[in-house]
Amino acid sequence: MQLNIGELAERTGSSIRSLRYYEQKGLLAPLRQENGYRKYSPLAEEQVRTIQLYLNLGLSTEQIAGFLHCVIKNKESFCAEVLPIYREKLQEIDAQIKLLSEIRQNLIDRIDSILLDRASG
Amino acid sequence: MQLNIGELAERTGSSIRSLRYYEQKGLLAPLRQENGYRKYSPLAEEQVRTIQLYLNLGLSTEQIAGFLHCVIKNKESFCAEVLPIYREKLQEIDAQIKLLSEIRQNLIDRIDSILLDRASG
DNA sequence: CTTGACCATAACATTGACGTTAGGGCTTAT
DNA sequence: ATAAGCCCTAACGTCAATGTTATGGTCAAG
Repeated sequence: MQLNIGELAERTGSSIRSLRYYEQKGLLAPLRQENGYRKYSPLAEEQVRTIQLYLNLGLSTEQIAGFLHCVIKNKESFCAEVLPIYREKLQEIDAQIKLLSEIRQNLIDRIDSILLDRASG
Repeated sequence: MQLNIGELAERTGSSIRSLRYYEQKGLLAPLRQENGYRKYSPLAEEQVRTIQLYLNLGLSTEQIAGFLHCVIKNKESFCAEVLPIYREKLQEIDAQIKLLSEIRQNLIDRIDSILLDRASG
């Protein structure tokens, strides 16, 4: 019923290393057996999936740590910390997309220029 | 007429540290004075600007090193190594933009979901 | 009791273009 | 000769989420 770290890793697809890292960053807090082994409750599985979801949104473990305790017990909309972080991240993403788009256009222009130059020069 | 590293840094806007780094990566090859100081020809200024241009396109110093010797002596379109690198980079950029756009849409959806949930829940 | 599969902590390695000491020499003006 | 300002090399620090040893306990099965 309780899970060892290897079992949790297998079920979630996160590496053992990652699970230990999440713990170090305050995202997980497994109990310990007498022999020192980490012991995860069955709820930990969903919790790891939640962590993965936020990581995939580009949030840092530090940001996630800021509201994870809330969202695992409530609806996300209940947790006031989430929305500002989403909006902040959205702005970051927009800035990155803008920068990449400019570089992209520069690359396209230069590629075209090379091709034209070769065709006519 | 010849430039010390500090003067070149000033004229190009690159830091002294960067100029030494470019040299280490094979992008610059200044001569040395008797006292060991680097001595840059006036041409180095344009060369650094060229390096900056490629770095701003997102190319690595290693990629730049692969064709810089050619482009500083010829038209870019003459250098066969450039076009494939541009195309490779363009694909990378497109992939990044795609990924960021997906994350962006996820964020927007989640933000909307929170707002709706708060309004109606 | 030993092998093998599991667990633990600690700590270095990765990525890349730099920033930042640390320690020290050359030069020019005062 | 001393201060100020330039230069040098060497090498650690940055950012973040892991991967990868290294070293060593734990436990179940043969």
